[in-house]
Amino acid sequence: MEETAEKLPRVLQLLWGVEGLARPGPKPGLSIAGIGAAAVKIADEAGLGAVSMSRVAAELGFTTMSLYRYVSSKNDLYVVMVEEAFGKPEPVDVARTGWRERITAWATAIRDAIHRHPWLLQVPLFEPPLSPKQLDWMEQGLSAFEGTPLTGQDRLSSMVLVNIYVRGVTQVTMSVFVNNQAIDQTDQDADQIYARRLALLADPERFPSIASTVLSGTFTEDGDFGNDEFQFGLRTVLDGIESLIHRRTPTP
Amino acid sequence: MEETAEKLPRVLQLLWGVEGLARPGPKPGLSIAGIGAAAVKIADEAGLGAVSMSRVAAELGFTTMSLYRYVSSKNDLYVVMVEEAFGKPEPVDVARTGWRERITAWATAIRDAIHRHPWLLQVPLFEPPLSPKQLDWMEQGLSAFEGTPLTGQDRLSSMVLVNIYVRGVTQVTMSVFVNNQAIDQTDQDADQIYARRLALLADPERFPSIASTVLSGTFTEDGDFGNDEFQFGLRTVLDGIESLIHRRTPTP
DNA sequence: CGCACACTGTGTACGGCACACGCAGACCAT
DNA sequence: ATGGTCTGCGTGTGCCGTACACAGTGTGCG
Repeated sequence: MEETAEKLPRVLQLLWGVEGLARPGPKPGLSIAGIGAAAVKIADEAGLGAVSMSRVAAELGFTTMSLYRYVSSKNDLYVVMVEEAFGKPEPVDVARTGWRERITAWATAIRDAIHRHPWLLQVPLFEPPLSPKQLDWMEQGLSAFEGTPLTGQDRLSSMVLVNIYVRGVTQVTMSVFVNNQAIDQTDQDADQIYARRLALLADPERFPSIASTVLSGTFTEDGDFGNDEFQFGLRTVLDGIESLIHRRTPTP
Repeated sequence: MEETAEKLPRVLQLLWGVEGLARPGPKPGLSIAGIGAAAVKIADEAGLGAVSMSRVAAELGFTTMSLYRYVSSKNDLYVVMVEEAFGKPEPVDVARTGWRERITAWATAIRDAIHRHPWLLQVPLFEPPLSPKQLDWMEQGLSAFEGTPLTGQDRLSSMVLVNIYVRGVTQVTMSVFVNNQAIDQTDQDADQIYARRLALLADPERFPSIASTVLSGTFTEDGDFGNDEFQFGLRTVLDGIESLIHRRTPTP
């Protein structure tokens, strides 16, 4: 384990709870969890753009530089925020026997987390996750394919595919929140504006397909657009994975 | 058309070439295309993080504030950069009769553009595209489904799905470039480091699926990982769309 | 018991950033 | 010529991330 502590960046050490043991020097006045919670609170209230080192520190009643004892850069702060915002995934319902139900539940849970914290989609991340709760999510995603004939590589790719899909479609559907200020126009308004502008610009000669799509009202009509669209596209993705499963199933 | 000019933001007006007509005042010393090209050059050489208003202006031999006559914010600059970096899509090869071949070519072209300009994935965008060349891409994506029984909504969703997939998988595959500095370690090294750390942290009791995946060597082995993985996942996505097409096909 | 030292939070400072604002001059339609 | 309008420029503001030196604090070891 000491090898772990040696090589991992400090934030990961703290996130994995290596901080428990007694050490010389003053007792820490802050904690990773506290910093993460404060940053998440700020992002929830005022957008990711409002999250600055000084703002987070002020929220906690400390000075800016204190944070650097726990988080060595802004990027590290982002890691902590993601860890805090996603939280631990709900334990799997073992009664869901089918892989489709399991992975659907997983995908929906991710979407819900993003809906709770829209700024998650704007967080710039530069490496795959290694933090504990993120690994819990990964574990749950992979385990959804248990019982299928998919290989390890297949499962990883499929999980990534579903994750990619959820993030992407949520981003498109939510027509991303502006980060620096609250907007007075709703998402629907934004869609309307977009549809109108697209109608203006989509010259039927140069853009026949776009024009016909616009004319068909695809962009303007929306009922419970978000959820319907999500389920619809997810079904398409899962159908693709299902065909992969069939391909992997040995024919008797 | 004057209604167009009235309501559209300035950048879009310029991008659509409304700037042609004669107007009072001095001749503009800059152009949208020139600004975009300069910004793209900087991003290619030094990463997206190196793109600042002052840096772009310096590249052009002008002062920082001159840019704001053409681009009203940093976000607008991003729009111009994307427009420049993607360029116009190659004209469709009408000989590709099948929708699968057409959308595959489209997806591959997008991936190639991203490979040419990796920073494209880091560009924060807050609204769907309305710039001319981006609409060309959209047109081509939609037209790939001509001849299928898919509805307008279906085609839009399918195109978005493929686009999402390409962006997502490319991001994962390229284990995103660090933006502020050149890295001495290659992508493979980064993968190796990740695999080793994951092996350290993936306690088989808490993370059985991850552990078994790691042990199966999924993370460490990679041949021509990028392309294989891309084609593989794309096939899965297209299989899903194909099942949708079957569903839409009326049974005689 | 006391001491060295690792570790804590803090203050100051720096360079860079996006952008507001006001200005002087260039060019057009009249 | 002349008025209005648009160009590019210079100055200035507030914020950002973070490097660095410093003083206080508590622990484990001698």
